[in-house]
Amino acid sequence: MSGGRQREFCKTQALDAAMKVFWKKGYVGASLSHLTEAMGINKPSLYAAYGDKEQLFIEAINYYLDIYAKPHTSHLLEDLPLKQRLLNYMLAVLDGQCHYDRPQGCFVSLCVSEAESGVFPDAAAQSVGQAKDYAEKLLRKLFKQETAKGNLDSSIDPKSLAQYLLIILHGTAAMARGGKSKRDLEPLVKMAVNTICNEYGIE
Amino acid sequence: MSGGRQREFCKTQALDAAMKVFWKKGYVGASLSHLTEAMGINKPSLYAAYGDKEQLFIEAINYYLDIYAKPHTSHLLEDLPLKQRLLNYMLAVLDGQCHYDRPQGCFVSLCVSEAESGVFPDAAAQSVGQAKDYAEKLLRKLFKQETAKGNLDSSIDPKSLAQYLLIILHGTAAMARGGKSKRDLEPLVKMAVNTICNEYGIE
DNA sequence: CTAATTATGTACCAATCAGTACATATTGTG
DNA sequence: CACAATATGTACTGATTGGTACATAATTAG
Repeated sequence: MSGGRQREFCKTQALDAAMKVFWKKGYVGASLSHLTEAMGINKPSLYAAYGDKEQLFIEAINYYLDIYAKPHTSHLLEDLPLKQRLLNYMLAVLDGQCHYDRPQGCFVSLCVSEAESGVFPDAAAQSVGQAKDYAEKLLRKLFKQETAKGNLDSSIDPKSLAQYLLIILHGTAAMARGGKSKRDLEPLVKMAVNTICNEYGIE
Repeated sequence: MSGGRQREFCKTQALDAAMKVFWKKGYVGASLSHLTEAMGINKPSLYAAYGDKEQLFIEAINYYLDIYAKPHTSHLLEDLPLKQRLLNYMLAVLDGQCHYDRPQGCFVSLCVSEAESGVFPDAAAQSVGQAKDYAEKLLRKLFKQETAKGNLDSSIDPKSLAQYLLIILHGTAAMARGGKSKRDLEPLVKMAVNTICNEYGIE
């Protein structure tokens, strides 16, 4: 392969900036002007590197999952009682929702809401759908395994428990987006995990 | 005052249609073409009757509060045990989030998220801010009164309890927006109310 | 060196956005 | 009836949208 002029920006760094614009402004609210300004490049460079706005968005949501969401799941697999692992996971997600130097709330939660508005092109909507399912599938799988290990009573429905935790996380995401601080929300998350674990006999 | 040609549409009915377009598509996603088509009028009629897009939005959010949100609060004042009143209120709100012939989720919750994106004009952002505070203030006031009546232990912080319930409601709103059914969510809301009431000794 | 290849920057495109001018139609008042 | 006042429909405005043509700059292969 022959050479050519070298790219003058870091593709990952620019993607991080683009993702934060989408996170802050949504898909329709993020204009190419906003994106290129935040990424520090101009439009032809963007189109050459990523394709178009939709493909950039898809890369952005995958990048968010890999860098900002999936790392939290490591808390679920540590060598600790299930209750403690759940609490650590929930608090880690909450911390990400309330981080001072990032848009507040959860990017996926916002995308799901916007996807329902019908403004997304097909491929983008499909990516959002996959991202939406990620956490629920992960938690359901975990709870099935914990049931097999005897850490969870077999009368407990993994699906219900997973959805219950997701209600809490989507709820804190919305509250954080609306301006509530981590200081406000943290004790409420602890309370939620405590009560549900007591109810279900999770130790 | 002298007469003039009569308006050929019902202002409230058109406002209801406009509000549902905003609810479905968001403020930026709702173009004047979408709005006028759903309202069954054309642009000059819209501008003559409501002012501009921003004022129409402000009327829409107030209309939503009056017609779709505030009626639920009557459940909080009935002659029933506090626990039962809270449950009835939460289930009524959930029902509104999952209604088949309306956009799913909570309009206010969506507006709060979009407001944080900075795309709202000033007056619209201010209206959203007021709508956001409505439920929390209402619940805090209720819990203070219930404490005075002896239905709530004085060690319980009204603010925390109100925010806890709001986390649940914003959470179910996001889940409903993402496609979860009332059948899925209802038992989880019941569980949430049950556990928090047990924890706080609310009967 | 030259040629091929890739990136950048300017300047543009058609489509859509929110909003409006103006002619026409309809009403109440005198 | 005539006149003032309000509503409607068409056709437009300037600005912004996502996207691109094209000239220029930088790099590697030969």
